[in-house]
Amino acid sequence: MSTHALPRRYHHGDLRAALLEVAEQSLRERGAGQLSLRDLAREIGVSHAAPRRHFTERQDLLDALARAGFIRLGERIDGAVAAASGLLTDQLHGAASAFAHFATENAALLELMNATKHRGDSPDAARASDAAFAPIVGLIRESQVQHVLRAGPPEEIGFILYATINGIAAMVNSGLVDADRLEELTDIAVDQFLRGAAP
Amino acid sequence: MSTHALPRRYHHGDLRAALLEVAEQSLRERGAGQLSLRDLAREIGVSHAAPRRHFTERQDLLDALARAGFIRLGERIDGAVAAASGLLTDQLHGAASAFAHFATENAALLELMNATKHRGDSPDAARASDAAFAPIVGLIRESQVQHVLRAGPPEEIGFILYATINGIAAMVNSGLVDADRLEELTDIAVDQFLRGAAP
DNA sequence: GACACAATGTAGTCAGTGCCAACTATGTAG
DNA sequence: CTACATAGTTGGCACTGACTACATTGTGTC
Repeated sequence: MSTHALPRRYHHGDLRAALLEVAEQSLRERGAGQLSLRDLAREIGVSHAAPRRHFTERQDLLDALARAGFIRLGERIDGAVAAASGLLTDQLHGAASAFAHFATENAALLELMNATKHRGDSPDAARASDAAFAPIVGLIRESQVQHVLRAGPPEEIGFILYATINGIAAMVNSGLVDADRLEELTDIAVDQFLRGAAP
Repeated sequence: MSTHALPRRYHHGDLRAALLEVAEQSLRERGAGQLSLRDLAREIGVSHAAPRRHFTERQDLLDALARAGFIRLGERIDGAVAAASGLLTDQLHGAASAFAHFATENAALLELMNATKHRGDSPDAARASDAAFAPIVGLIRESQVQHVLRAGPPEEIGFILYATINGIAAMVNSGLVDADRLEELTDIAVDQFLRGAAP
């Protein structure tokens, strides 16, 4: 019942979740390259081979982190949209800003999310990213209905907005742009997007 | 004189360049994560510690690769601009297309270029990326003179275009978008950019 | 309830890696 | 010619991911 009352039990209880949690912290602190399965195991207090039961390869853990990242990102965007005013332009600005901040606050995670060439053909894994795309595509669609944006495949238009914010965040993360210009650049990009994709 | 005539010399001649060359190939074939200094040394035929004379840490090699990547990218963009018609819009389309193709043909390299949080404070290293930015910013500036684009800091406007193409390429590389849609998306993005940043 | 069996964790091993230190061979400046 | 800087070599250490064989625990079935 209690998660860490007894100092040792043979079965951890939920090692998989514990691994993901500790891995996320390690990812944030030292990057994906420095993340070591043995290190995670030590930190949790299990043997060095225990993680293998849940993630056959190191990359499996990284993939799981990336998938979780997409889901968290989607929630964050949803939240920002919900918190914005009824104006679609406000909602788009809010969504973009939320994405940008998530991406810079979780730089190593974003790198992972961008790197994950979906290995394996599992259909869900390939489309974990949909969790993050969906709210944006939804906004685009709504904007088209209200004639704020031009007609056309909403996924396509959404890709471009997503790519733009993703790119700005990547440039901030790599140090090519000062971090304190993130908000400004994001806003300009969204404004330009709205003008460029206007009906 | 000849680069590999004699089977063995104590001094390789230009081990640094040889390392970069072989590393680039390894990067392309197996990604940065799988790149091993000892492996490169073996392939070249020197001892496992020889690379250390030229790259103190593994990351130094990766940084050098990224820097070289920015320079090659800049040349490629320059070439595309030169090959385009006199129309600025053609040149911008050409530059974007060249960037997009470079980025997808050199996926692992792009990842490196985006990841390189410029460690160290060497001023040149921080601005190797300028080699790639300069031609784009130049185009923006010229477009402003000819009233194809709105006034404003050209670097800022250039950032957004760069980020957009970078983002599209990243999404193609990660498999979120089909590779055969690269050209199409790039063109749409540039057209939207031109409309969005019009005077 | 007992008992098979799957799930989960442990211990030990192996090849491979990055980094380091001590030593050696080669180029070069005086 | 000789001192010294440069470039490469050998050996070693701590660490890692992956693998195998084994031990413990939970669970479903008769």
